[in-house]
Amino acid sequence: MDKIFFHIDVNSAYLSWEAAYHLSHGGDIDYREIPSIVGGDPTTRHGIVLAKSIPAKAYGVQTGESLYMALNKCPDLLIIPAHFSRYIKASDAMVDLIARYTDKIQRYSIDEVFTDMSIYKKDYLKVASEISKNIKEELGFTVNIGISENKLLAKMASDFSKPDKIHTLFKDEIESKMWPLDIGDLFMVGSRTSKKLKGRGIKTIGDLANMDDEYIYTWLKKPGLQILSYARGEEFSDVHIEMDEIKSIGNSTTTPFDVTTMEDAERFILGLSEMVGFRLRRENMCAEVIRISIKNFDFMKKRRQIKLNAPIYSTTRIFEVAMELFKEIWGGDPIRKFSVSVSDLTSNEAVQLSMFEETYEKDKNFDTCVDNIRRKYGSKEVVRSTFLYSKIEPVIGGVAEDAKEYPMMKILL
DNA sequence: TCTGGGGTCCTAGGACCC
DNA sequence: TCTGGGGTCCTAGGACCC
Repeated sequence: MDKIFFHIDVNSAYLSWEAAYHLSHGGDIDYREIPSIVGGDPTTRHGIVLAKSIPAKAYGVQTGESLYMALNKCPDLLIIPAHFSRYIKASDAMVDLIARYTDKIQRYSIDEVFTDMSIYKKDYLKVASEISKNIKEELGFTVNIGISENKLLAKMASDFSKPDKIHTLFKDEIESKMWPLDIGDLFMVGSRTSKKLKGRGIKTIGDLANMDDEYIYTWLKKPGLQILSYARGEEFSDVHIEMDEIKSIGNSTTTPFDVTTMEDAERFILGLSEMVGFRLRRENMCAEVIRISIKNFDFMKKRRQIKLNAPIYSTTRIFEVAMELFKEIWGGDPIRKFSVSVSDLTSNEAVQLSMFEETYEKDKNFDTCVDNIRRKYGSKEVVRSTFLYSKIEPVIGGVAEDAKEYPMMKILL
């Protein structure tokens, strides 16, 4: 056996972190032991289940479904509002703890990490239980640890039975432990692909593993070959310690009411552009592609993007381009969600040199000034006048102000 | 009171060039 | 007056992840 990887996954992350926080602040009930969820606020149309306790799961409550449906299944459900800055702290604390054992850590998402534990060839099980015990005792929440010789199998293993468990899934265990599982349990097989595969009789991971490569490629192209090798347990990537470059930055919001006027649409798009621009400048990046997406009252999606001749980074420019695109796609139907994002990012140093135009210079100084104030005193301190008498937030988007930008995940592990 | 927000990657089709 | 094919860039849309 060449290498050993761990995949460490927080059990019901947001809910566990709320429970740990509550208990450590004098609370007397453990949310994990009653039917409870972390969820959004339905009055602003953010009402979905973000995380659920195991007792809530027993009622059939599912992550991603509306609170309305969840409450139908379990009327006594306790609903806890989300506090993202707490989750970032909890996640950081967990990574610090794991760093006692290795510096080969890849943060895969807020509640998952991969580690290369090849140095613990002899006693990986002991190390795993030590990490799991330390997290429980010091931080107050539990994790699942999956162990294997590649990251894919480690990730599949951590998903077996929960909570607070350690599982191995080495190559010689694939046939017995992974192949009998439902095809939908395989990494990268979502609901659409699962349905497609089952339509042709491929019901388990083992069924897929034994299919013919040509047949799968002709049918499902590149993603098909990807899941085929996953089904066979083939995956070769290393833990990447260094952060990958960011490919895009975007913010979106579901509006508290259906938007029907150009004035309100403008405010939402400006608020989102403010956050996107702020994050872009914080990374010292600029963008060549600007995109707007909207979802209307009956959930139809539309999007439009444009590649510019020159990269930009000012809020005003992002907003102007986004508005042009918006006007091209909006037919006047009521809107419930806006999103503004930028991609084709490059370092802004080269651009600054070529920036001789006066408006750019002005925009830059203005943005820098506003960014500094917002970083120091918060995003509410400087507000464009258009927001003064509206109920719309002047800066819209969910990335915490002090958070570092780090890429969340890749298709390939 | 029904349905979030942050991402990455892939494909298909059209435009354009040689 | 036609016909062709490869390569690249761009956009829209969709699938998946947490």
